[in-house]
Parts: sequence; C-alpha cells; structure tokens
Amino acid sequence: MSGKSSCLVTKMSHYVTLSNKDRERLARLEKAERNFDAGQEVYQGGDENKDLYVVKHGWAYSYTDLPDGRRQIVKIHHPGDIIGFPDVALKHATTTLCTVEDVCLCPFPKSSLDAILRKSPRLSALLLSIALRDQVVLIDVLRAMGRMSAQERVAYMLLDLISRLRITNRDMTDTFRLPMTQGQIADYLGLTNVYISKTFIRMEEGGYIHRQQDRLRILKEDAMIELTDFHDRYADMDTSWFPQD
Amino acid sequence: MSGKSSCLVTKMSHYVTLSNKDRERLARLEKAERNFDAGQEVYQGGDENKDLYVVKHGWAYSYTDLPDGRRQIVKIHHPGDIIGFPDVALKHATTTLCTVEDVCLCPFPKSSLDAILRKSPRLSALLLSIALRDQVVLIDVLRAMGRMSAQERVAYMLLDLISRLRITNRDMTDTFRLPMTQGQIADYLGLTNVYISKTFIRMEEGGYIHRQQDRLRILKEDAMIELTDFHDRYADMDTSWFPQD
DNA sequence: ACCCGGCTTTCAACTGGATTGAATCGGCAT
DNA sequence: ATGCCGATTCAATCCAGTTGAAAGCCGGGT
Repeated sequence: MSGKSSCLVTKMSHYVTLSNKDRERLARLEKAERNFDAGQEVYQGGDENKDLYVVKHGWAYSYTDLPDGRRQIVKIHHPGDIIGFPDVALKHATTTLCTVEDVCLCPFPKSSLDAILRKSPRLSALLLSIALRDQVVLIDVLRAMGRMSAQERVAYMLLDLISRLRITNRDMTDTFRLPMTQGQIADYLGLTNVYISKTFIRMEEGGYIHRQQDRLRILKEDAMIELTDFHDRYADMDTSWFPQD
Repeated sequence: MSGKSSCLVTKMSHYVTLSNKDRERLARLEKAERNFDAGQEVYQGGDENKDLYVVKHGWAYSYTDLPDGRRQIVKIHHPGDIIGFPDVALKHATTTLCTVEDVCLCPFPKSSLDAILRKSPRLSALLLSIALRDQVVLIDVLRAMGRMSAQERVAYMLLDLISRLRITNRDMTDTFRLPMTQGQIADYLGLTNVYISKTFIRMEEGGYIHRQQDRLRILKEDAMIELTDFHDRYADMDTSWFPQD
C-alpha cells in the first residue's frame, strides 16, 4: 500500500508539493478501512465527535435536520475529502453523515491531526488553508442560496462538483457521474425534488446539459459560469507563503 | 496602551487563557488604526489581498454582488473580530468590506499571521479552531437560508448577533443596538427590505421582540431558540486539546 | 425652523417555486 | 416473468415573498 494509491495524498498534492515524509504521514491516515452500504448513516449530529474520516471511494453527504423534518444537506463528500473537519473545533458533531452509494471510509482519531500539526508546519499551513478555503466555498454556496434562482443554483452546483472532481481526476472533461437522487439535490439547494426535476428538464431543453442514466454532461460550461458568476476556488489558492518543511 | 484595552485579546481570552506573551502578540496587531465613515467601502472583491483587519469599534459587513446587482451579505463584523481571515487562503479578496456606521479598523499584513503561526502553537490552534468554528457557523446560516421561513431567519439572526455580542460584553442581557438598515438585513437573510419590515412588525405583535430606535430587545429568547433550533457555537468550543505554550 | 435624503412602512398586483396527488418508470428480489 | 418499492415525472392549485411605487417618518445640516 504505497502513498501513490492514497486519494488524500493525490488531493493534497494538487495544491502543493509534499515531501515523502509528509506523504507518508497522510497516507497513514488511510490505514483503517470501513465499508458502508448505500444510504447508511455513519454518525449523527450531537454525537461526541472523536473520529474524522477520509473518503476512499464513493460519495457521501453531511446534513442537518430541523425539528419538524425539513432537511439541509451542507456538504457533499468525494474521494480524498476529509469528513468532519469543521467539527474538530467543537465538542459535538453538528451534522449527520450519510452515504449516497456504497462507500469506503478511513476513520482516524482527532489526535492524529494533532500529531500532524505538531510535526509538520507545511501540512499545518495546508490544513489551515483548506479550512479557510472551505469557508470561502461555503460563502459561495450561501450566495447561491440567498440570491439565485433554481436554475442558477443547479448550474452552480454542477460547476462546483465538476471543479472538485477535476482535482483528483485530471483527464475528466465535461462528463461525470452524479449518483445523488433529485431529492438529495433538492435538500442541498434548498428546493424540492419536484422542482429539481423540472429544472433539470428545462436545462436539458436549453442545451446546457445532457443526462444519460446517472452520467451528466455539461454542454455549455462557459454560459453556466457566466450565469452564476462562478469562481473556481480550488484553483485560486495561495500557497506561496507556506513554510518549507 | 496595555493589552487590557484590546478587543481582540478580550475576544480570544473568552475561549482560552493566554500567556502574557501571547496577549502582547495579539495586542500588537491593533497598533495601527484607520477610521472610516458610515457606509464606506474599505476594500473590494477581486483586490489583491494583503491586509487583514481587527475591528476596534463599530459594525461592518462583507458582501458579494451578482453581476446583475443582487447582493448577498455574508458576514457581519463586530468589535474584536478579525476581518478577511478566509481570504488568507486565496490570492484575491472574495468579498467587499463596507461599514455600517463610523468604524475604527486596525489593519495588519498577512505576514503578521505567519509570525504568530510560527511562534505560538497555542495561538495557532486557536486560530485554526476559530476558522473551523466559523465554518460551522456558516453552515448554520446555510441551513437557515435553505430551509427556514422569513420569521425564522430573522429570529435566527437576532439570536446569533446577541450570542456574539455577549462574548465581549458579559453583562449584556436581552437588549442590544442594531445599527443595520432593514435593507442590509434583507441582503444578509436573502429577503427584501419590504418583507423584513413586515416580519419585524409581526414579531413585535407576537411579543417576541421590542424595538425602540435602533435598540432591540429580545423578549422570548427561549421560544426563539426553540423556533430555530438554535445552537450557540461560541459556547461549545473544544479547547481541551490545545498545546500549552 | 425648514428642507432634504435616506429609511421604514404600507399597499396592491404579481410570480417563482411549493404542495399535493396521481401516474409512470426502473431496478431488484423472489 | 412478476411484484414491489422507491425515484421520477406530470398537472393543478396555492402561497410566501417579490416588485414597484407612494406615503410617512426621522434626523442632520444650514
């Protein structure tokens, strides 16, 4: 099991070149593995949070409920993502983690993070940067939810997804697998499953996208970028100030 | 000018006890001062971002525009807050900073942050925690925007504001000054000024709040907490794992 | 005291998206 | 194949919140 096969290392290396030692440190986080079936809940909001997870394969999402059952999905997780990072600051998990499909997760304790923070200044800077970058991404989502129409929100979501998938999958062009149900997409975008359906149909009629099973093709990426004033935050990171290891 | 008068030190000390050295390090960030009139723009989205700001007094907010003029306020800043932290990860500022009223800001360069990260593990941990905690707070806002009614959103906002103000102002009970216009509140909550007006009136009629000039009194805090399923993330922080300095 | 400009409130018409319920599709297990 | 369950689609209706404009209010400046 060399570092080469680690999604986490692949993803982190996208931002900055890492020493072999740091690559090993990261790869070690993916030692343990647990498999989950589609639609399974891994942990719940309010639980004491002691573990983080690296996604090895499959999609998952974090969500919160309102007491009356309304639901908001707050983050969609892909291979290479670290799940639960924001909760490190708090005593209890704030969201519930649920799988979209069959998923393999690598749990590791919060304390492993400590070790990295103490030992590797370069990785610490990277982790802090990722936390801050994720704040910016959340702000972008907030803007979409607050001020965009249904069609703009869907376009924004698709652009965000494909940008993130391109990080680990360099040769991906305009087509990707979207395993989420329309109900889940609705819960992410603050809409309803019915209206997501209608919006997808309209976007397909408008020639923006093409769907075939769960594969989605983006036909007018530039138009969608313009429509949503989309910025790829994953490409604009400033790593110039990082300490050398 | 001792550390005692620094809003930043007051705010940071709320979470964790700091050594004198660390208090000095923080207080030093507030050495320079710049004053701004009400409604003034301090910097704009897209600008190269080299400075951060500590708020000394007055309220300000960060916002983004859509190309067609729709506007989303993404963060409201109070005394003691660090402005621009999320943008540290990126090459360009993502939001525009605007004052609500007459404001005094203390600018300091990104590089001062570097120095702190290298010298003080305890402050580094605190900064990382604050970044992560702010992510959780953003997620809470996202939930409000995605799934809550107008009245719930306003209630949520008021609870969030008073919780934050209580950090630096321990003896505050149920009344605070709300200097923002209803138009600004609308841009924060993804609504319109007209509907904010209507909602405030309804909440006053319902006995939830009382307004008098720009002072706002929360009458049924418990009911509002229940209504919005509000969690005070500023009180729930886990600082137990921080390294001693 | 007065005017001016920005903020809040009110009003009426309108609409984007929600809701409901039913029909259809599709995958999987038997 | 068959039957079942969840996901998707379709159509009709409804409503929370928008839009635009007008009127009231309040504070600051001269």
